[in-house]
Amino acid sequence: MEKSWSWEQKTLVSELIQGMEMAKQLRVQFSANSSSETTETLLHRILASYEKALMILRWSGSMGQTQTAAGVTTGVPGSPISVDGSFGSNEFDKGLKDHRDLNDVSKKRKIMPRWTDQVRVSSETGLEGPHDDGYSWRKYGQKDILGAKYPRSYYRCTFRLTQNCWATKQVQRADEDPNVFEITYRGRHICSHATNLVPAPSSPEKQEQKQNFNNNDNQQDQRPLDILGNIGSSLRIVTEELENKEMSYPFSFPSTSFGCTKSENSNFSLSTLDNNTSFLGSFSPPFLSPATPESNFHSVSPFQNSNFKGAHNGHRSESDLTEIISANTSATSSPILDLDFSLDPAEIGHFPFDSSAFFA
DNA sequence: CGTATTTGACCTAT
DNA sequence: ATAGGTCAAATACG
Repeated sequence: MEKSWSWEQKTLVSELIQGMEMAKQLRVQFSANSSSETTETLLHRILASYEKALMILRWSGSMGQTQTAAGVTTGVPGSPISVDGSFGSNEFDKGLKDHRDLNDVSKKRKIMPRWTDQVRVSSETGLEGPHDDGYSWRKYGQKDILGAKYPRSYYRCTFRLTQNCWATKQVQRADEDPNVFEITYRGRHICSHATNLVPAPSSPEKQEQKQNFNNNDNQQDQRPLDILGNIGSSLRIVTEELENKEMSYPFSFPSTSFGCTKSENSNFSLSTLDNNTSFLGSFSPPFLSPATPESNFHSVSPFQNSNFKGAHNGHRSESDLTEIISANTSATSSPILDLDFSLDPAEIGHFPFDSSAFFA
């Protein structure tokens, strides 16, 4: 894994992680007391900085080998990045071959970027915290997968219809380690959920409680920032869509308002890294903040789990964990990788980013 | 009553 | 033919 990591790098990473952990704890305390928002914002920034630092390290330090930063809690042992390259390129070749996609759906499907990340939840606490990607998902299916112990659930963006947002994700519980969930995202969000959801002005708690209560799916919550902060243990990301870029991207996107996507990145204003962030920008959480990026920062207060299965075993029992988790993760995992295709055709052509790093 | 989830049927790609 | 993915009617939820 981290074979190519130097001792210093490892140390650096663990230091960063330590710092991050502490900040997280701090944050938990603060959010509990719902003290000044500035504090919270600060904490957010701190965390974000750590996050970025780690990212940089990971990507620059170990270019070739994706993920698994020494410490971000080596959750998944040897599991070879699930998504098992089984699909990947094939999908494309195909896509290229046929033009017959006369219906948007399949068209989109083929083009949609896809990446996977694995999230581990602590077995003890039940759930380690609501990782949430800030989007609201709606479950539209579940399927038993051949050879897989647990079923896979399918989610799509709640605003698919209203905003033509075709992002979807599927949650699959790992066979070996039930605590690990593999979440595969597909497509980018083009929805500006920020507008649809209550901007979570002063008391985000409400929403959370609600969510807590029925531990069910996150109807509406948006806390794009939590990401690393809450991910209990491991989070690994695998991107596979890159090839797409090389392929025929330009005109693939559906008509609608794709242009707006760009704002996502431009809004990113966490730490002050700027120069080297050209590519980092693409890692920033999916900010869709319309005009007030700030407002997004406060919505914190993670750890809302508490009484998951404990007080809630009314009906549906065991398989719940999965549900709960998937549900939870549904609002949870974070597509930290936020590749932007929908920028300028020009950019796409040149590949300004270190996309090469991903391929390796 | 409106919205989200469940779940078997249906569709598509391999 | 089959596994994976999606639809949609029936339900559940709040």
